[in-house]
Amino acid sequence: MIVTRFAPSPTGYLHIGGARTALFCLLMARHNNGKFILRIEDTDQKRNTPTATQQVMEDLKWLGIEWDEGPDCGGPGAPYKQSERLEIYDKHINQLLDDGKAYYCWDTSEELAEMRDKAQAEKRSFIYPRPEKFPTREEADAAAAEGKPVIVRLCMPEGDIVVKDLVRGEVTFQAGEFSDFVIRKSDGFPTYHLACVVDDELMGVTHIFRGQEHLMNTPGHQALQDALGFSRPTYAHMSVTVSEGGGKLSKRERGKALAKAIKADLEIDREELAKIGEMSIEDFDEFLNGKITPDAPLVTAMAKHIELHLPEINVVDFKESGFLPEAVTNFVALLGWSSPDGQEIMPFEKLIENFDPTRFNKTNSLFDRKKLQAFNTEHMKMVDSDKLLGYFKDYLVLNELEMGKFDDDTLATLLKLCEGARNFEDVVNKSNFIMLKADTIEFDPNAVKKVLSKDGVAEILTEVKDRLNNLEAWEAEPIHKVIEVMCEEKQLGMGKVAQPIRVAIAGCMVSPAIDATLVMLGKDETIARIDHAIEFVKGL
RNA sequence: GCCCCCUUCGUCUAGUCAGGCCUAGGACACAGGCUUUUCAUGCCUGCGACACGGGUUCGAAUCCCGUAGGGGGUACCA
Repeated sequence: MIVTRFAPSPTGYLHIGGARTALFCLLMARHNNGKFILRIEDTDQKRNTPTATQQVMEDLKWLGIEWDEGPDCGGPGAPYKQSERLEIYDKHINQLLDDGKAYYCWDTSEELAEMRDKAQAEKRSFIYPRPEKFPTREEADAAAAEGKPVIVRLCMPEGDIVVKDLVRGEVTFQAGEFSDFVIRKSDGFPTYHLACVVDDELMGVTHIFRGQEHLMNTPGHQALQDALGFSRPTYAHMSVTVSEGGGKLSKRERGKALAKAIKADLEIDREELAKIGEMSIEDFDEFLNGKITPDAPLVTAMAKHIELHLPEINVVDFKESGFLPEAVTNFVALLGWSSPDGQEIMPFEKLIENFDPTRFNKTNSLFDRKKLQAFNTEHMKMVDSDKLLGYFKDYLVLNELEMGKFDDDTLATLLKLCEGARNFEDVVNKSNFIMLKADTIEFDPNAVKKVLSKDGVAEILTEVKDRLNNLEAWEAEPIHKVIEVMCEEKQLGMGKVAQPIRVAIAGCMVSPAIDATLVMLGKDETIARIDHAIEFVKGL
């Protein structure tokens, strides 16, 4: 059976690159009726953040990426948090030690740095000088008692190492390039390398899909597998998604964009913004100079305050921007991978059906938000209306929008009226008319200039109001008929009548179709708004 | 510095492993047009690429070598 795994370290929100890796692992498992495992790699105590695991799981679920085994649901390979598996790792490390395949050492970081500098000065790779005779356990214990940083290193083998990779073919690493690397840190925790290799074996992982940044680790992992008598999984080192400035898509991207915008705008009240970012004014300056980065939600809050649109990096950012998970997964799947049939827009099931691990490409890709928008537009039309309503409500709640107070029927109608919208942000913008009050509508200056200030608008509005007032059945068709008839009689284009109505009831030039909008508003509200607009026009 | 990977329209890519079917196909973006009561949607047209230099071959986007550019790694991070 094919078993894949996604193994994030809980250092913050799940970012889009991680989501892509997770997606491919899931696709591989589902396409082959295999198993997909979620494992938390929390062996670095300094970097872990307490809520990250929960957040990552939530983000994966939102995307529709569900695991068969994991920290929340357990499974035959439990536990699925590496910090809870320390004894297992120790057992394997001790075995390597006993077999003479690993050894203790306790160089200080200064000593190590010196050796590295020397290697670089001599224009060669740094190779840790393996001692002729390995220290005994007693000697290591004694050193530790003296406060020395005692660690364990694995003996790397002699010859060339070939990594067979689904994406890159056979990659050969020359003998003599390998340094004995650390498998247990001085705090007693295993390194990522050891924990990862042991867990993949014990959990029966058959296929490892990961970013190309791990390619250089693989010879070491293979050496570990050989030393421990493990089987060799199939590797695929995928291309990565890079940011527009070049380089890996990083979590700091949003902070950087925000700092840049703040620095560019001298009008901004920095003190107030620092308060929103929960920082002292000194820290705020540090932040602007790129020295520190506040937590993601604070960055978002500050950006919102100055009405800045930040590039989406974390999965939650996309959720907050009003994208559909189906669109995000579909789009991200097409970064570095292509469907055998050439199809691009696909529902999740089709992604699974079409998945083929031989169709990864080798080149890094840039994230194109505009194309995501196009995908989102398609998926808005594809998902069924109940599901869409659910997503819409989540979006409204997440953004704390007042529109969320409306009942399901109203929201569903709004969604229907806004068919063709690119994302939920568009839906909200277009639906703004429903949030207004007849006597407090403020008219968009641009709309005033282009529509309300034109000659004869007051007369047109008065006329159409009277005609609407006389209408018995307040439904789309008769309303449409009223406007149509009036246009014919007055020899006017539809726009000449419909646009003033639109501005009158929405305050701006954007709204859904006029007849449907009026139906939603109801007769009284419509008349009241038109009256208000007539007063306004007369006052111009 | 050292090691590894990559290079097709502005962007994502097909085609490269098995050289001719490629005067290089699609998608997004962009420009123009049509539809439309607004914004969108929808439809049509256009623009637009094999990084460079050498080979191999009857024939190269495809194979080989070199150059340049980009990315990654070089931790007691993962």
